[in-house]
Amino acid sequence: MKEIARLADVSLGTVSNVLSGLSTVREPLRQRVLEAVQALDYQPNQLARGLRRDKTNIIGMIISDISNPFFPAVVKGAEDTAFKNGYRLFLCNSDNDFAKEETYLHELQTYLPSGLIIMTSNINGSPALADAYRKAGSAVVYVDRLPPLWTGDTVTSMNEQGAYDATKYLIDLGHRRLGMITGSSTRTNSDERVQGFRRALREAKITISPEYVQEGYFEKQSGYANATTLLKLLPRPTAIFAANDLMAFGALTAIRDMGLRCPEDVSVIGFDNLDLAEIVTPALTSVDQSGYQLGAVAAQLIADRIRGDKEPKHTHVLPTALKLRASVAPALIDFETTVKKARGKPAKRSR
Amino acid sequence: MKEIARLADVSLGTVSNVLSGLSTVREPLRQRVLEAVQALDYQPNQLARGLRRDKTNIIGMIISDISNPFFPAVVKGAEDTAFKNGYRLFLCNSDNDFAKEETYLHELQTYLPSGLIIMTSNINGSPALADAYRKAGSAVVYVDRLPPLWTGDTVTSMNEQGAYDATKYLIDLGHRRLGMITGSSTRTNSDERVQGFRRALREAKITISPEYVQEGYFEKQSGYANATTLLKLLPRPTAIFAANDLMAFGALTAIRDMGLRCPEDVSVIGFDNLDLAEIVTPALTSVDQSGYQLGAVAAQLIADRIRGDKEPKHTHVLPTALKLRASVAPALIDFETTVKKARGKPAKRSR
DNA sequence: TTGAAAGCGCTAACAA
DNA sequence: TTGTTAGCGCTTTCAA
Repeated sequence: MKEIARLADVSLGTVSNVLSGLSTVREPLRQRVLEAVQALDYQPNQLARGLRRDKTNIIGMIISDISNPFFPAVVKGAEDTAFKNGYRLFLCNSDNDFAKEETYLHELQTYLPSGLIIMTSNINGSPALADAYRKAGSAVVYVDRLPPLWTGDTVTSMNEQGAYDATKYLIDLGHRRLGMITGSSTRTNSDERVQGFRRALREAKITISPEYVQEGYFEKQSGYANATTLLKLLPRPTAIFAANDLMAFGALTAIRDMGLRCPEDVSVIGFDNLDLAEIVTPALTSVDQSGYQLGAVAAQLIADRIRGDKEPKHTHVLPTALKLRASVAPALIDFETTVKKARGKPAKRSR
Repeated sequence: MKEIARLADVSLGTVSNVLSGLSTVREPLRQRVLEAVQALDYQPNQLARGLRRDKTNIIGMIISDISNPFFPAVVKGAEDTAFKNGYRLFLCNSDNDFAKEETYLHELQTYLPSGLIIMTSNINGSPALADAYRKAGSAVVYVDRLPPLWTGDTVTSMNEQGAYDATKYLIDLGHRRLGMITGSSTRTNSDERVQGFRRALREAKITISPEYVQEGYFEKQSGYANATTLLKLLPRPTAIFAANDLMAFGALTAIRDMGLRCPEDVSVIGFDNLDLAEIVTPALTSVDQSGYQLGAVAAQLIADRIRGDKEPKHTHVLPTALKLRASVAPALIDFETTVKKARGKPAKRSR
C-alpha cells in the first residue's frame, strides 16, 4: 500500500479511501491510485484490514461430515450466495468430532468472521460458543440441525411434514406394517422425521410395536444393519421408511441380501433425494429437500444481518416434496392381517 | 492479552512468550499466566498474530467442485493430517469456475496461509498465482490434476497404470471392441487414463477407430450421453471404460434405457471406486484410488515443507487397484469379428 | 479534499 | 529471566 501511495504520489489515507470506495476523492487522484493498484497487482492484506476493521469478509461454515453426500449441495448454496455478496466461505469439517468442532469454533472466531453457518455435530454443545460469536458481532445461523437451546436464526427443511407425506403415501397404498430407521437421536432433524412418521400412523389409527422403529445413525451401514433387524421381525414389515437416503440405500442392499425383492416384498422410502436416488436399483422414492436452498438462505440471512437486519429471530423452514420412484409398490393383499382382523373384531364387539 | 498480563501481573511480552511456549519463563510466572488464560477463556487473535508473524496456521484448500463425490475423501485426508499438525484447513470451492478460483487464490493469499492445496479447475491457468504463494513463503501442492507448467510439489494417483489395468482386464476376458468415455481434455488425470487405455490396446494389437473414444466431462449426464453415442456405433462395443465412476453410472443407465443389459451385452468399468460403486446395479467394477491418501499426503507434504524440508520437488504418485464387481462379464464369442478376420487374413497374405 | 498519525492485538528484538 | 517498545498493513479520526 505504501508503494501505491508512492507511485500515485498520494498519502496512505487517500489510497485507503479509494480502495474502500467510500470517500470523496477527486477523480484524477482516484485514477492515479487505481492505475498504481493495477500496475502493482495489489491485493489488500486481509489480515491487517480485518484487524483494523474488527471484521473480515469471511463467512465460516462448520459442517459435521463432508462425506455425507447431502452436504455439498448445502455448501454450494451457501458458497454461491456468500460469494455474490462479497463474502468468502471458509469451510471447516468437524468430522462428527465435537472436540474438533469446538476447536474450529474457538479458533475461527479469532479470525473475526462476518458470519458463521453451522451444521453442528452435537446439538447439545455449541450454542454457548455460537453466542460468543454474536456478542463479537458475527451473524450466526444454525442449519439443518438445531440445538434446542439456540435462540437465534435457523434454517431447516420441513422434516416433520416430509416424513408425514412419505408415510401417508405408504399407508394410502395399503401398507399397514411399517418400519422406520431413524437417524441418531442427537439430531433434531431425525426426531422431527420420526414425529411425522408417527403422526401419519396415528391418523390412520395404526399402532406398531416399538421394535419397528430402529435407531440408526444416518450412514449406509447403519441402514443395512437396521433394515436387517426390521426384516427379521414377525410379522415382517411391508415397507420401510429410512430417515435419510444413505440408510435407505443400505436397506436396499439388505433386502437383496436376504433374498427379498424391492418393491415386491418390501417398499422403501428415503429422505434427502440425493442424485443417487435415481441411480440405484430400484430407483429410490425419497423426500426431496433442497440442500442448495438451505445453504443459500442461510448465507443470505447472514448477509442481511450484516447489513443491519435487526429482526429478533428468523426461522426459515423450507418445503419438501415426495419424489415417487420404483422402490415403492402397493401392499399385497395381506392375508395374515385380514384373518386377524376377522378374528379380532368379533372379540372386540363381544366386550 | 493485556488483561491477562494485568491479571497475572506480568508484562505483555511474558504472556506472549508463555503462549508461544518457546521461551524460558520461570515456572511460577508461567503458571500465573496460564491460570489467567483459563480464567478469561483467552484465545489469541489469529489476525493480529498472523499479521505480526507474517504467517497463519491456515492451510487453504481449493477444490473445483464439492459435488463430485470423489473429493470429500481427499478433503478428509487433508483435514485430518493438517489438524494433527496444528493447521486448520479452510476449504474454498471454486465450482469449476476459474474466475472464482482466481479470486479465492488472490484473496486467500492475503490471509497469509502456511500452505495451499489445490485441485485446480483449469490446468492452464493457475501456476503463476501459485508461484506467488511460494514466493510469499507458503508451501503449495497440486493434487490430482497437474498443470503442465507447474514445477513444484504434486500428489496424484497412478492414472495411467490404473486405466491400463482396467483395459487389460477387459481384453483378457475376450473383449475386442472397446469404447472409452474420457474426462475433459483440460484435465491431466483424464489424459493419463486415456493413455493407459491406449497402451493396453496397443500391447494387445487392437486398433479402434477414433469414434470409440468419446470425450465427456466427468459428470453423470455426460456418461449417459457418451455411452448412448458409443452404443449406437456399429459394431457396438462390448465393453466401456469410463474415466470416472460418475460417468460409468450414467453409462449403466444408458445401457438400460437402450434395452441392453450390463454385463451380458455390455461390460462397464469406472474409475475412482466411489462408495456408491457397490450400491448401483450391477455393482460397478472400478479402479480404486485412495482419495483420503491423496489429501493426507498433500497435507503432510505441506507440514514438512513448513518445518524446513528443502527438497527441490516432491512428486508422489499413489497406487491404484482394480476392484472386480458384477458390471463386467467375459465377451461372448464374437461371430461378426471372427468372420471379418477370416476374410481379412487371406487378403493380407496375398499382398 | 487530502495528509498525518494513532492504534487494532500481537511478536520479537533489545534493554534492563 | 522479564519488561519495554517498535512495528506488521491497514483504517479512521482529526487537522490542515
